[in-house]
Amino acid sequence: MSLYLRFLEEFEGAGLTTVSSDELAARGGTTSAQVRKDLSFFGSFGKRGLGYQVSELTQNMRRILGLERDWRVIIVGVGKIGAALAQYEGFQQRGFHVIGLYDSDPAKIGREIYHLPVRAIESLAEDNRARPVDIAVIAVPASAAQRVVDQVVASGISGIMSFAPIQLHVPSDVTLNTVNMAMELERLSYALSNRE
Amino acid sequence: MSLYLRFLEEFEGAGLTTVSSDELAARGGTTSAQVRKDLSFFGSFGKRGLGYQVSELTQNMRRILGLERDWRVIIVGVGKIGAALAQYEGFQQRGFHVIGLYDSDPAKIGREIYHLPVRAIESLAEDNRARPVDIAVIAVPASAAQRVVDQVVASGISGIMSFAPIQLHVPSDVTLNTVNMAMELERLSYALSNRE
DNA sequence: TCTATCTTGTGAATGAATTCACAAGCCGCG
DNA sequence: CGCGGCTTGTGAATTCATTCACAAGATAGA
Repeated sequence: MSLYLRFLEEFEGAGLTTVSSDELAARGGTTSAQVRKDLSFFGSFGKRGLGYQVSELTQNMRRILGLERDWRVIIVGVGKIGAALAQYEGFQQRGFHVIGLYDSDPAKIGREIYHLPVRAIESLAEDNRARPVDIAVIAVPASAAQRVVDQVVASGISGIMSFAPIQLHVPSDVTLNTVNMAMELERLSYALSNRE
Repeated sequence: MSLYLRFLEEFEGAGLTTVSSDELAARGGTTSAQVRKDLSFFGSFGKRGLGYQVSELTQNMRRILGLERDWRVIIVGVGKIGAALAQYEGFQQRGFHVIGLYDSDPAKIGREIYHLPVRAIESLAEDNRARPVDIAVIAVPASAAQRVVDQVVASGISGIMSFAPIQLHVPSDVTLNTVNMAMELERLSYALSNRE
């Protein structure tokens, strides 16, 4: 789904005004039937004989993906990865606004990183009441991750994006998405080892 | 597959010497039949009535995933993300050794980051002949990514791990794995928007 | 040795996802 | 207005993945 949006933006950038399922399929390395099935799950966006209006479909995809609104994001763990994420423009561009940084290291608390003060994780619950957070990005070491996630959940935040290389457990009303770089490397290792 | 290895290491750490497909399934939130099917694809590692020998299965998984050997890795693009990856211990721990850093910014070339000199991307082909590289990690802006990938491929490197938020194209004899954080955020956005 | 109890490995059955194939609709042109 | 050329949307057919269910070992204890 995200992929289709990406392709649509490409096509839009190229000045195309309409696009067919065939073109989208070719771009994504799939079949036109697949594209139509995927899209039709959410509604009927195309015109027979013509294809899809790029601008209209783009807008619909944005709405479906929840990208029309802004999301308030905090980053927990201001190590190298957390700091890198804090200043990653890609976030802001798509409406993900970093409004807070948290850490447990007393040496870091109080310092400013990219115009945002680093706060103690203990103040998260209170901060969240004052200014609710939509998504917490977890960028702490594996050994601390589950504890931090528990604190985040206890603070009332219900969207979590984790970069910790372990499987985390959250209540069913909390949405968790994990990017596990260790596993991605292993996937590559497997692919490289097993090509004839 | 990677997941199983992770669980096995947990069980090993807990001192267990054998494990059943049921236990692995419980740990991973799947079914025992699924676990057995997955494993049996690669061979017959268990003993009926007993289960799997943890150490033996761990070793087999490592072999299957190609983790018994060391991998020589370079990082192309020493921005915030590239620098963060360069010093990420998780890489070294699993046998992924960062042996070189590359960038196109003259201000960065020649500087040392975590004991490794940053070199010009132009010297990559030559360096690779002197000391072959297994995997190139791409951590450059989206706008430069395809060009950099082409250079990497032209240098003779055939394993690529990309963090650029775009779809890259490589010849079929090159293995590419992409971690697209923009898409992961969108996935989370979608999940958050569409829960009742 | 024989029996009771486990747990694997794997065909068979079920369920899910993809692909096929085509009627229904839209546009442009004569 | 009617016809021909396109492309969507969607049931039907097919392929792929998961789950079921059980025979084939393996062990432990009597």
